[in-house]
Amino acid sequence: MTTIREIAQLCGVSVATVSRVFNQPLTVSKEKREVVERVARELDYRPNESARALATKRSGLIGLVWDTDHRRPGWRHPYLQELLIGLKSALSAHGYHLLMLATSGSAALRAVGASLADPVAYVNMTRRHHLGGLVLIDSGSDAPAFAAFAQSGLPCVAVDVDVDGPRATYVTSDNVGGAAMAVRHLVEAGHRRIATITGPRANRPAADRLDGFRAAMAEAGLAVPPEYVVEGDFYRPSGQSATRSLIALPEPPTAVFCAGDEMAVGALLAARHAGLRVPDDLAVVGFDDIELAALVEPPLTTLAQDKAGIGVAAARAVLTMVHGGEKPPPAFLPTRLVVRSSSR
Amino acid sequence: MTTIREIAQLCGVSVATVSRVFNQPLTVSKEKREVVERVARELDYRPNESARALATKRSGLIGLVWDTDHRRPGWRHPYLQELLIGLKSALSAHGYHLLMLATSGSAALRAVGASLADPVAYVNMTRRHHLGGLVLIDSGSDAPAFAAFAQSGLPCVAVDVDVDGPRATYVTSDNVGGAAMAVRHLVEAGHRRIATITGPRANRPAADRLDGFRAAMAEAGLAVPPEYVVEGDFYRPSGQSATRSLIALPEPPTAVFCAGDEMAVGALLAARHAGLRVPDDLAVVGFDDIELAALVEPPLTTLAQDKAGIGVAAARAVLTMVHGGEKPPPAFLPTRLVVRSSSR
DNA sequence: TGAACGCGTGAAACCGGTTACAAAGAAAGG
DNA sequence: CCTTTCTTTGTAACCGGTTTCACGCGTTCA
Repeated sequence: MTTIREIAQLCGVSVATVSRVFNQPLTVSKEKREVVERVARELDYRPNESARALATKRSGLIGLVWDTDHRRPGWRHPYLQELLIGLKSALSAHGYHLLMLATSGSAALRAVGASLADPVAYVNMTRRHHLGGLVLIDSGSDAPAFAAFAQSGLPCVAVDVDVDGPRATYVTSDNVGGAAMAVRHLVEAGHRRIATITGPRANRPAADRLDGFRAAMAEAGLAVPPEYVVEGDFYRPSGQSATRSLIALPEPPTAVFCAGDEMAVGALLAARHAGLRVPDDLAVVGFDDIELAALVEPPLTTLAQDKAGIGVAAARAVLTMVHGGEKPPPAFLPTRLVVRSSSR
Repeated sequence: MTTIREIAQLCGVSVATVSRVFNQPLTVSKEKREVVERVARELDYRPNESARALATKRSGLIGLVWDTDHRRPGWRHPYLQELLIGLKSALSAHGYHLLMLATSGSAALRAVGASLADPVAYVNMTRRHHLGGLVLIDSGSDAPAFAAFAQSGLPCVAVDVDVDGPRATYVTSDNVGGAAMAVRHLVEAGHRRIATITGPRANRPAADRLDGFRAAMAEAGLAVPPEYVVEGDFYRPSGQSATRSLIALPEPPTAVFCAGDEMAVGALLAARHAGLRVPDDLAVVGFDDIELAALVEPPLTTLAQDKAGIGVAAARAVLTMVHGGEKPPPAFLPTRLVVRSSSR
């Protein structure tokens, strides 16, 4: 490995000059700079990041916290891959790498007496590795842990979880606007009796989608009887049973907006079992645009999230703080209505 | 941040002793060891990983190479999430972290004149960050780049790509055995005219699945006319069009084994469009057991891969080499036949 | 009793960068 | 022409660990 000292010697300059060439090129005279650059290229010089991190206390690494929540074993992130793509490419563009932090079972963590899935353990890793900040990915339901991160004072950005702290913010879709779009779409199609199946109340996106639903209904001058709002849990069975109960109402809705595509698929199944035609007897709109949405019968009208965009926004937010900027306000990325055959 | 020197001073010992307490505890007398450990705990000491990496030239980080191949924009890894879970947890168990390396557009890479998606750039990052080794995830079709990694001499383990090199090996499913299982299942269900839709010939798992298919057909004494073997590309449309052409044959097959679930879903669509009932008119078996497989109509019979297990095996293999062990032979993890309604 | 050995320990060099500070030289101002 | 200021450069300390080497001491063996 070529070092800065070898280059210095070969060029007949000091190590400080060589270092400056790479960090503050303008403070070095043109001649010396060019010599150093040429020699560095010839020797295939690569700065040692460990040494650099040691000296500057900055590592160019952003931590990724993504624990699979043991309380919800079957949980899968609905768009992890796209999220990572966006996150990684935006970080790359600024020369940062993404470090997936070790968690449960880590010998290193055990050695320092850290308990599993412990925010403290992560914060430690952050210190140990000079991480600039953290990106937190929703792993089902560990909001309390996330709050602990947010309070830790180091830059962190959560995805789809509502956190706040001195240097903590979050990124999610414009759930309010998306839900409102769904309602307007249904209203334009002539529906008047529109119900909704929500996600868990404690979940921020779920709550926002309900707010958007209510707002758009009010705007359209439509009433929302309490029995038209049923709480689900984002999983399919809850959508199916909720729809069953909606259908059984004395005055059943003609359309249902589901806060998640999985639940919407459940709604389609319930409708089919009840002998209802979709969309003629019951229109269904979902949220997320998961892969399945286009494949079910009938294909599902839904709100597509800008999945990679959310990753990019998270990267931007964390980098802003890492670079000393103000904590950015929460970002709400626009959603897009994808009209398929389950509504009209 | 507490440092080793502060602890040394407080304990009245040298920094060397403190360092030894954490690295070779047995070489330090019991009394001093306990004092140091107690003080370290009280001061909440955390070793500085940058300093440690600088001194030892080892970082406790494993690089993850996962480029979205620009030549195949829509490409999605069929089981990235589970793979990462397995990978991460196995690495964590040994105190290692996973570093997702920056790629295209990286300012840091541009600064050293590296071209995008360049194996050389990754190898540089490996040197710069003192990475122990690399895990390569198939990103569609960049086998040539993977070969370059494999030749670089640093420990690397590829997932689902057939590489070889001084310290390079790979992990994949038992594709031969899985395909054979699929065939035997169809034969037992009474099928005699069985076709297959393969993946790209250059792809190792695709080739193995074809081999397994052929072997099991021969074993069952069944002929495989050339027109019963159609090459696809793992994407859904290719499965759809391949199935269309199979259906149009003078003597169409009664069952089709698809080398990937996405293509199998395409097969289902083609069958539906042709008015064929699945499985009565055409049985379909896929491979991968992606999430979608259980959700399509009819649910897909497929070969489930041990997705997390593949991640674990990859982690084990790379750690073996990192710790100076022999290059492990390629690992072929068993698959499991999941019988659903698309075959019988 | 003296040589050989092993153990525990500390001093100091080292890993490869960054940066505060001082100094030398060049340019600008009076 | 002398002083002041700016630019460029080098020296050396520093970041926080690890590790080599030598030394002192207590055992063991001949």
